Amino acid sequence: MIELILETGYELLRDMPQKYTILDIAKTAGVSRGTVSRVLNNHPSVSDQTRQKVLEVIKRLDYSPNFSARSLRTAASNMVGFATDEVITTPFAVDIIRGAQDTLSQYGKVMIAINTGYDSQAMQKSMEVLLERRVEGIVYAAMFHREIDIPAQLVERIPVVLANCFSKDQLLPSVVPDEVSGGYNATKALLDAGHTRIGFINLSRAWGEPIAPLPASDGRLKGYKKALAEADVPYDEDLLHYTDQRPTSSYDKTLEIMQKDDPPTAIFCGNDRTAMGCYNALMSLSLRIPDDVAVVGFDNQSNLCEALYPSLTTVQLPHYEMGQWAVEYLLNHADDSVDPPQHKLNCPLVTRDSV
Amino acid sequence: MIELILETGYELLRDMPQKYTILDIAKTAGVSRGTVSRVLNNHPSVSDQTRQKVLEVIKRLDYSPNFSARSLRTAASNMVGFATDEVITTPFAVDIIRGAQDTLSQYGKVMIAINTGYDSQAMQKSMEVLLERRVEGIVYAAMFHREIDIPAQLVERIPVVLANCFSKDQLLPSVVPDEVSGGYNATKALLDAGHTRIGFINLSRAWGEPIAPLPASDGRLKGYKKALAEADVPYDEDLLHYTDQRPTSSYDKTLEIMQKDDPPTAIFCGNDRTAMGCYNALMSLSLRIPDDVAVVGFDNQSNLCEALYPSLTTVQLPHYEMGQWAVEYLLNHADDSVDPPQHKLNCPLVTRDSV
DNA sequence: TACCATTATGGGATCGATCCCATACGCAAA
DNA sequence: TTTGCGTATGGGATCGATCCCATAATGGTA
Repeated sequence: MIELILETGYELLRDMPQKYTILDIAKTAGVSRGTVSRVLNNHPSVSDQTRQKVLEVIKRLDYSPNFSARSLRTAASNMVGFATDEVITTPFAVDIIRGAQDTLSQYGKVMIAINTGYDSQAMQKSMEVLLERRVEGIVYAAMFHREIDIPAQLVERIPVVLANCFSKDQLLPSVVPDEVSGGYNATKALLDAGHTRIGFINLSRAWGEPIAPLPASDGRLKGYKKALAEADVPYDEDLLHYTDQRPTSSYDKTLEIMQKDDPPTAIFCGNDRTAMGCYNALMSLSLRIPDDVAVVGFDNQSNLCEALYPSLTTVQLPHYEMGQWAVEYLLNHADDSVDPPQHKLNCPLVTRDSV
Repeated sequence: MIELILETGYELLRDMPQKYTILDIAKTAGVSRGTVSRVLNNHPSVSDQTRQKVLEVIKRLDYSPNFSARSLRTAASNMVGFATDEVITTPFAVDIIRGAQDTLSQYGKVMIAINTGYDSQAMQKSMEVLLERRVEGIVYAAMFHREIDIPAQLVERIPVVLANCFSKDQLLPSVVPDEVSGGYNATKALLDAGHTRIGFINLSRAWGEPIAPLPASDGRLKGYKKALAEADVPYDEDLLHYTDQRPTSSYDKTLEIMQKDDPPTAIFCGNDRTAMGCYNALMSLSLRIPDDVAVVGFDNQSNLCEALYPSLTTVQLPHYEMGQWAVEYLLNHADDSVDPPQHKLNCPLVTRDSV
């Protein structure tokens, strides 16, 4: 049978879904199934001669073991589910996926990616798919930092780690950006550059539909205040504004903020898009960046920051690192019976030319 | 492959609490395994009474069938591999993933996502992982439109469809953006608005490392010329410029192009980033958009286009649709013994306020 | 009532690997 | 030579589902 297949070329081979089995290899090499299995799994008690013979046959026949058969017996799926909602506000949030994927492949495991969609029924269905496949756990990632609701039923059945989001009562391990550190780092960079009047155009709570607290907004403000306090610079409420996501909003706010008495010499923007509107407004006022007014953004959307002139100093969200952390925790500590950690990752400053 | 196998340790035993089996369900419901299997697979010849009884037990015990066991017998993995290189120039290219994923879930299948990395050895290894898992096929997606090289050895063993890229001799089915249509649509929009002097700041061939032909650049130029020809507007080589990806490059080129005799009244930019530099240059010349000079971009990077003022009219790359097409073709036509199609998808205009 | 077609159900064989017990072999010590 | 022990190998049992044949139950018709 083996000879037949070899002679007829790959056209036929491709039609045969299962190709060769361990038995084909065993027969061809003149050994038993058990021996081939031992070679495959690097078991010590196989003679070098036999091992070489088997490996040679494996290579020659392009044999690759059937994963389903193996995992049926060993109950090791070597798969992790990666679920996301579909809401993409920051396209760079996909770095979470990359971080998770790279870490998984270090462990020789793979990721099954699914979208949960919006309604919890579709989510339930997606999760069933993952359970059926006996994934070792699930990483649930949100596309922006927020609170989410995972069905309790699911959590009882399989380890779940949250990335860029957290659950209501902090019952699940989660990793999120340390927004406070981000706000602090941005503000401190401006303080260090000698600024003491620092405007802050923060993100609005009204981000599309109403979401209870917006951790990004609250955290960054906290960091802003903390940096000011440390530098003994008084907090001035007049310097704080909120924008919604309409394009002209931050433009208008910047004009407003600059036309007051004692205008700021620096502006910290809640995200890079906001900073872009800010740039336009400053330009229309014939103010130079950073000579007249320094600007710092948030998000580090590289397609935007680097395209601006001068390029935008901003704060980086640790998307890649969140993906890494979530997988590491899932694989190594999912069974720990401790309070689920709520891990926060620093948001470092990315220095460019706007400060 | 052999290296890969050797690396998998022997003691990969992980005790996963293997919930219930089909036999548990059968016993609890007082029926046989076969009957439970029939219920699970919606087989008609099961009495309503029995079916209800079994379903009730399944629900009560939170039973979910073991996928490995099923696919061992049926040889249907219901999985498709999705491989990408890591080079992300346009973050929105992830829409390819979404398109593929959504289509797969319509078929009740899932995606295994992997990064191939840069070197072909790492790629080979990734592919082995997919083969071992008996995926039905592989979608290989590039993050920008280009030619790629898939190992012949792989292609012989499993169906492969390319998205946003193509193979040297067009031996593999592929789906790519119709760059010509994009260039045409952009230029035509400007012609329709009454412009006859249309500058074109095209993408440079020198995109980081040297890549043979840059389909985006060549195609868009072709579309530009085609639209001009159709409108009987002579092609003027003075209006064509190339930028590299340095931030200030398109700024400088715009100044250069506008300071010539008989400057253009409209500029078509090779991508949205280029358009952004163009905006800045026009603003510094005190020219209003679109009143003095109209601008069209390319890519439709929404975080950028909508943040610009006025918002940028641009051309959309059909990322989502490429993902859809690739999966559809893979599932329905992979075995067709015809010349592998090289499918091109239209790049539609997205109208905003800059024309 | 006898007969046949259809529906409903049970259970053995099977998929391709691993696990593990039994056994053959080689070699050193008694 | 015999005994003993570790190494190398073979092959039956097993994982959890599906497939399929055999058989029981049901219902309609002659």
